[in-house]
Amino acid sequence: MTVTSVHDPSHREALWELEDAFERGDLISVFGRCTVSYEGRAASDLGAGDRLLVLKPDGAALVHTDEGRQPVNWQPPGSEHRAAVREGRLRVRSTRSNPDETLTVRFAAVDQLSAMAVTGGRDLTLHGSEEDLRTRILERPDLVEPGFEPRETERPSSAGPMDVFGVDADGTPVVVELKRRRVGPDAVGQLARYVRALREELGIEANDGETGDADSPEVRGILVAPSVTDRAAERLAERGFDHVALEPTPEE
Amino acid sequence: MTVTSVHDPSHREALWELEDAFERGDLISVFGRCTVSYEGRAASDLGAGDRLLVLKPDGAALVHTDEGRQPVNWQPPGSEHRAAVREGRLRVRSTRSNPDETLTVRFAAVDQLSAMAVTGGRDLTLHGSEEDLRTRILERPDLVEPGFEPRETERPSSAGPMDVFGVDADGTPVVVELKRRRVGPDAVGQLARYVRALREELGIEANDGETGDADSPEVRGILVAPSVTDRAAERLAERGFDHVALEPTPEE
DNA sequence: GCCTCCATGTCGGGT
DNA sequence: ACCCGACGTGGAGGC
Repeated sequence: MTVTSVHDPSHREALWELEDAFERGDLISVFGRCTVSYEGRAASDLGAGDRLLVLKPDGAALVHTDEGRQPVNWQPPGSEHRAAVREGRLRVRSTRSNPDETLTVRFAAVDQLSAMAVTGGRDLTLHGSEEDLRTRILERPDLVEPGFEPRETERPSSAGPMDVFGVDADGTPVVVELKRRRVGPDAVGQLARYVRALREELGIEANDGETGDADSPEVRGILVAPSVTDRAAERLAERGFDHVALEPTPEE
Repeated sequence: MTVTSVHDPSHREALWELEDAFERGDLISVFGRCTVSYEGRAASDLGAGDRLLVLKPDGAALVHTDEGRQPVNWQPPGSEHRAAVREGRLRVRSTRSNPDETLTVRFAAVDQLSAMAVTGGRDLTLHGSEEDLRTRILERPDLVEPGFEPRETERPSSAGPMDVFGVDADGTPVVVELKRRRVGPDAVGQLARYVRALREELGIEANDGETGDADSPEVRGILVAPSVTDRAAERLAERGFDHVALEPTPEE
């Protein structure tokens, strides 16, 4: 692995290094005082300040300040980077189409430019996702409730694929919606759409707990999540749905 | 503005520079071959590879590969960075509590380390957000429909604050939901929650287009967005809601 | 601190 | 290409 690095380059030197780095497909880091403007899905302007510009060979561009996890400005992967010296300043511009978007960074001064060819190690293993939660439930259906029997995952419906479809101890159809973390009312709405779709499909009268009788729904809805907000709990109760408190991975 | 920069430092040199940079409150960029592990809300491991580590004085840590807008691993602002040499390798660890999370980056080799004190220019101006759309509608309510009269923004309800509340030409209450871009079914669900909440509040019979009569709802719902997906359009029709095609900023 | 919702969300998978 | 939903979503604002 080789790193190219220049300190306090002139704009023209910086331009050369950038163009070489683009050519090599390097991952690039630029420190300097700059202004940033963006035009595309929205539009923004950012006054002069010291920032870190990261340029990736896949077309991604990130402008970072000293604060925040998020870049203050950026361009998604698939964009094309170009550099030029305009009006005595280094201008880096990243553009893409569909949608048409342009990010322009104008440097008053470049303090440090580094570029590195990066290789290997894209194999991230992640544990604790919603898929882990699904796996956990399929292996131990009793964690949902005794007698629960999963029949299908990603079962299609007119409202989209439901996470887990199954039957309870009484043989009543059950739609299970999985969330890896504490959830709000939106998840209940999602579950409700699946239940409604399944009721329609099975020719069962709608029964949403408001106009009908919530005590004997012919299709049950269960929300599996570590916890739910108060408002979500209300909506679960309205609809006659159940909540099962479960983490994506067993507590250690 | 001063930049500190070292090329191919030993682990111990890198450690000194890092600790100085932490002390100064610098924005730091480190190129090198490393492994990354995370434990907290979830858990992940990433094998050896060349990456860019960004450390911010506010506690944010970002590990970037050559691809993607998102860091492959990260730590949110508010974390604490520490560095050490362990087993002959530079180890950078960023931790926070609530929730307890730890990000550990172990460098087999550091190729380039730069640090800069950054100042100024946090004044980002953004146009084209949902707020712009709201402003646009409040200034020209006829863009929603002739005779529409906004009464309140962020009007509270049991389902949360609705974007715009008003009345139409007939004096019928209207809930307006704003979206800055093309929307799917989730936005319709959100609108439906507000409309339902308002109907309950006003003591009007629920009328969701399935069990009742969608032709004369006593509370109307209007979704203002540039466009809607087919499924969203279906759900709008089911509920008896309207869609108004409008961009957050006027077409140029 | 919890809750709610916006975001230039990003990203991956399906059709 | 669009649609859809998950994400260690992040971030702001209210209570």
